[in-house]
Amino acid sequence: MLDLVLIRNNPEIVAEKLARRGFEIDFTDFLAEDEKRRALIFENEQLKAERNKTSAEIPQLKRQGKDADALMMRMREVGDKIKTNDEVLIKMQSEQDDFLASLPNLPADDVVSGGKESNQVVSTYKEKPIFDFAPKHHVDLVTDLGMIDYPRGAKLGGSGFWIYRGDGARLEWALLNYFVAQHLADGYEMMLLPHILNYKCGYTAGQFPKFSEDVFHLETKSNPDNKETSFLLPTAETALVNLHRDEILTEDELPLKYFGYTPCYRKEAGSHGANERGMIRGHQFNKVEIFQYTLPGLANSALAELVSKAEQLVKGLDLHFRTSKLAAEDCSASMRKTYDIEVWIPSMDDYKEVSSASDAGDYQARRGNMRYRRNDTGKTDFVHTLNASGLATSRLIPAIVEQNQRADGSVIIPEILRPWMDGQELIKKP
RNA sequence: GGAGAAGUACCCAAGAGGCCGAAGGGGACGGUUUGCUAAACCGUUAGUGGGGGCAACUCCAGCGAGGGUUCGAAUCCCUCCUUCUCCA
Repeated sequence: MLDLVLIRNNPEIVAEKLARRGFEIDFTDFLAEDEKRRALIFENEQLKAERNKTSAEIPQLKRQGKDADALMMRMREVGDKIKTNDEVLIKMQSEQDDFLASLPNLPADDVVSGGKESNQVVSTYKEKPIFDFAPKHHVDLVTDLGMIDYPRGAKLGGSGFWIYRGDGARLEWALLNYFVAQHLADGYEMMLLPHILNYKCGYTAGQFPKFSEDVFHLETKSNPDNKETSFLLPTAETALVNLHRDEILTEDELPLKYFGYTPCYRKEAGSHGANERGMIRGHQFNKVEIFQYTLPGLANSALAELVSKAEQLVKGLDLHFRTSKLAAEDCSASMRKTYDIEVWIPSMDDYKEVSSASDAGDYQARRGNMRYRRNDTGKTDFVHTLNASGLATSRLIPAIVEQNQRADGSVIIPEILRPWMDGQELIKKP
């Protein structure tokens, strides 16, 4: 949610910034409507003031034995007028809210305009592995090694589901444990969250109303004919960003640093083609998400911290990856700045995102009304929210098995994960 | 899933149509006194959001949420949400 006052005072600047992310908008009509709305508020509040005043006079008149019928008759009319005005105002307000909610965040000043092609690689780690044999595709590796069962996953859940089994399940679990251990060591508080969230959560995150189709909605008895259904969370961010919704925090308790492990459920409607066969894109994948609530002035350093944490995790696995700073159009709607950490998948001859670290500024805080009380002024201000995957596993296993494969079809387990696999070093054919 | 009860400020809580933006207590903060790993007394502490005004200031909304009844609702009625207790 953008600041209404900012749009009111600087409509051209806001429009320019939105244009940088490919969002063309003209605020003229919106601001004219806003003007009308405020005029009506003023009129209606005057009526309410009159009603309050008169309503206080009526019992006094009655006590003096005087007749108040005429006043009461007039107040009935005033009351009716107020009611009609209120109805109009509610409609205007909700139209305004809908409009504001549909606007994406403003890109940060240091984010370049343009789409994907303008993303800038800011760092890389290690080199692409060179194989002296014909490297296999991860689907073949994990199938041959009995790590992942695709056919039975599809039998149980349909297309886009798979089953981690045996060493595959243990490797997956080891990854998650490794992440958890790192985040705990860095002083982040661990959260196990509800996987079913209410509509408001999706709204605050910036998921709804625009991207409502991307998630699995659930019918519950409280919302059978209501569009505001509960849904399966698409990322723990959606839950973590709502922890302090409608709260006023103290300045001293910031920054708040959390992480949560959840499966992520996504519709991923449409086909993705043969180049994404395997675990690159599924309806359910595991992810640990790290999250921070910070003071506005500390958001930049917080983002740097999150990026560095995510990078450390991939470095720990000894995988070749790169970090990119996304161009404005490639940042998701809620975010003002995003870094992607992409791991090398040899079979795809491409890098795939394992973490996306973003600064939402006060965009989500406004949507969810999350504030803190400033020590200096005693006034409230919006917190800034930041999130990063730390990490998503479904693309790490392909990277691990492909980058660490050996000529005989076995896979070397990253050293850092071995403590969670009873010291096992190698995954071999069962 | 069934039956009941409750939701008022940081916490507990009064309140049952106008005198309630809301008693009282605890806590917190400020002050005074006596003194000292404190106590007594006095005071402050309804947040917040939204209008109007250059401003001082002023008005409106707000007692879980949303509707309704009424000249007027924390108070009456309806729906929903949440919590608690008992039963399955």
